[in-house]
Amino acid sequence: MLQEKYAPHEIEPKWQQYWEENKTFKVEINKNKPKSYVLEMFPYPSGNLHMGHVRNYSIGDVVARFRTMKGFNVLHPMGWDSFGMPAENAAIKRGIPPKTWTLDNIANMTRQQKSLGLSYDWDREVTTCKEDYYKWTEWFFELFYKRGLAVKKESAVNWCDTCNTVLANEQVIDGKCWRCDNDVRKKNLSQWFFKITDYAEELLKDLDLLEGWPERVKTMQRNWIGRSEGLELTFQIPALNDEVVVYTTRADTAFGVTFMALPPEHPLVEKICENNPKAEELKAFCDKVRNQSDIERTSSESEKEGMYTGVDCVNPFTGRKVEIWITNYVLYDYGTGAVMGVPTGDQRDWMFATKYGIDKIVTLCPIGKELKLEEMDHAYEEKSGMVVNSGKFTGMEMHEALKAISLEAEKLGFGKRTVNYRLRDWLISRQRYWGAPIPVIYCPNCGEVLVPEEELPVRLPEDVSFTAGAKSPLATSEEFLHCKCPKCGAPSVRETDTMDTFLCSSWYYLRYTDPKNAEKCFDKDANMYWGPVDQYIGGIEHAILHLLYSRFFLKVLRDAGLVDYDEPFSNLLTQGMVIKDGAKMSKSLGNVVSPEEILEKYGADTARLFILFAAPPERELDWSDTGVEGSFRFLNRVWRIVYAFQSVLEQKVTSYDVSALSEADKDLRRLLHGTIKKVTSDIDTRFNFNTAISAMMELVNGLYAYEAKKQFNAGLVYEALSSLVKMLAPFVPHITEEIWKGVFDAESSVHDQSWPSYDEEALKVDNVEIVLQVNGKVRGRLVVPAAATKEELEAIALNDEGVKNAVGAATIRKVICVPGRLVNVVAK
RNA sequence: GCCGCGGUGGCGGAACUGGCAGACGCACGGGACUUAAAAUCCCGCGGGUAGAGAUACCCGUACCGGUUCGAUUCCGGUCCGCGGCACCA
Repeated sequence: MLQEKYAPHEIEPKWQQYWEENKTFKVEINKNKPKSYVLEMFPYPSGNLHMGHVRNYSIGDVVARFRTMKGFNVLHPMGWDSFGMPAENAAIKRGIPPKTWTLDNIANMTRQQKSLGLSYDWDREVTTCKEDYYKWTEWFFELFYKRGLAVKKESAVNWCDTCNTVLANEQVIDGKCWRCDNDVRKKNLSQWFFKITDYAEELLKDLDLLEGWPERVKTMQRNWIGRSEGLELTFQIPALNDEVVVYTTRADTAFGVTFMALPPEHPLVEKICENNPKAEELKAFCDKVRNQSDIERTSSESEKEGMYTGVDCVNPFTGRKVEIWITNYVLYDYGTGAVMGVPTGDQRDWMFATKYGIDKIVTLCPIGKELKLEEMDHAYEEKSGMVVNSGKFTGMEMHEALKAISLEAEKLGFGKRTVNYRLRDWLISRQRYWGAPIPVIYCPNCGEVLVPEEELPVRLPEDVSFTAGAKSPLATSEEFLHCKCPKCGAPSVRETDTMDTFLCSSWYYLRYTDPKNAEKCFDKDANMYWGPVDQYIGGIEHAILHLLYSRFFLKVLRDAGLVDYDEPFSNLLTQGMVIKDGAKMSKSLGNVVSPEEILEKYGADTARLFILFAAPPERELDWSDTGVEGSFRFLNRVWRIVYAFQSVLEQKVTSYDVSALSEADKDLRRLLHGTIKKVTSDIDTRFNFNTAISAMMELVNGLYAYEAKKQFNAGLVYEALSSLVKMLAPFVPHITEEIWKGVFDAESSVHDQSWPSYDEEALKVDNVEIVLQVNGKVRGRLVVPAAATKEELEAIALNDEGVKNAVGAATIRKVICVPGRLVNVVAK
């Protein structure tokens, strides 16, 4: 029995408790069923869920529940990306230990998630800041180390003064820190890196395997990896009895080189300054450039500056003198860190050469046209052209010349074709406390030594100071810092940096497949059953960061024999942001709608329904308070139509004779089966939940119209309403459970039912309305038998008064008939 | 600058393979029920012209052009908005 009014606040907590007690969503390996792994990006426990989370989880929950009803064994887990700066900042600001702050937030957010009625298997929850998890994060560090993929090296790294730590390249956005938005500067430090560049080629190539990923994300990753093919070319420096190597993608312009551009950091600079009359001046210039910020140096708008060193090198092709300049615009960590200057072939070089009066030589012309230097006012940068002034290559088309010149350079021993990437190695050490410790010990005798596996995890100490400036907080714990060398026993010190949190999140999806394993990171068989993730859902902001790191991680684990597939996430859905009044929800704009206030007012089902109905998942979602009201109204309509039919449903008539249906019955049956077909494909193949919901709204409207006629077929009513409730179940799990148990079957759960199927026969109609067009314009409508042939349609159309009038005196040239749709009469 | 995505009523959006543009919902207007309100139900709702009227015709998916019997959909160009990368040699 259903009560008269829909009361979400009574039914929602009741069923949440019921599902939890009955472990309705617990899953185990079952090799008799096809598996599906549905995953939403796990959250950072900031304290409260926001609407973006609600959207993320609502999408994932529909997919997971739908697949379960379709007969899949669905893994749908949740966890916490719980290491990171905010916890530490809270500790500094308010004196709460990071652990306490984090665990309190997790408790609160778990409560909020549970109030949304999400179908997670909570027994698989993982929390990256807990020892049973970070033990394996440390273990993976050792795995990478043993495979030569974790190395400590000195280099100029990104440093954030506010966060007091280094950052990976991916975490510097427009020259600013991704967390605190403050300027990032370069600092020379010895840091730990993961050699992601070793996998650059495969990370690029395998993007082609990811057919289920949005093109946009793949493009971003391709750009980030930034592969280019080129030539390394060696120039002799006779005065120093040394040489300099450049990297170029434009070997076709090699005969036009007139200067060499070096950054102050280039190793040759020191040698050039030795015994150089201009040494003082040069050193001053180098210092000046070094003091420029990254943005000043790397922005394409900033002024290019340089200073001639007085030292020259020699163009290996021509023997021509090439001036060596120190400049502020060459990137010292790309290619070979030195660039050949071809003023006529590159606009930057043109401007530089013009400014400083350096020679220019024309070596490339448009096809069929000679370029004269005195008539040029900018470099020739077109994508086609003919090579001139280039010895035996003169007259060649530029692409042909590029190849020929490269081969010649290799043949003569001063060139080597190479591939370069923009991708840099992943800097993974952080001078912060709240992260997984790097399990390394420094011994005066043995150097770098890994902490033995059986001693893992290296635990985070609690007697630390968070305000030690540039020093890692871990270094302030004497007990943590000092230890004995595992190899020789000599007094040693521990590494005091912790690992980037993106490392923790690069493997969490693997741990869900075997979350409680104390012996191993995860069992290979369990992982082979569940992995890879079939559907991953999250924000676009991770397009490069998390999604690139995870792909890299998995490939290393595959090479180590821990997994047996190549890519972690087969399909990716990137959800759009939730906005309000045209802007991202933010405290400063005062347009934040908190999930809790919506749950309080309408309940979880309404919130979930609205968020899925308002826009397709990939697009931005404009929050509308009146729209939410509309979703609530719809659920009330669902409730009332079931209530109205309750006495019919109680008869438990579950079948009917198709041949005995009235016209109204047939219409309803056709609507029902059409709806099942549409909802199924909208969820399954398109993720268009908004149109799936609108189709169910139309079905409900149809049921109201049917009810108004007061002539019911009990079996059909039963089929229609039970199917409706089942189709709504993934979207609004509470109201449907209440209705299911109250009206259909008190003994089972709607979430254990199988997804309704449709009968193609039921979709067929006897008569269809077709459109009559004359010259493509609608001139009438007509109801005709669905089976009418083209010839019959043509005859009917030409006899139609409206068509006759529209044609008038014109001659009929052609008649186009599309059965079931339209007839178009072409007349002139 | 390069790459990617997008532009449809007052609003969110629909039209899936080229075939009735605006499904579904919101907002708004009118009506029914009610002593009244809420809730609910019914009708209307892109713009224009003509008509008292049901209705008829014209225009309309950012803009210009093309292909086609027929274009929101395909092709070429332009404009605008959003996102990513950006001195990568």
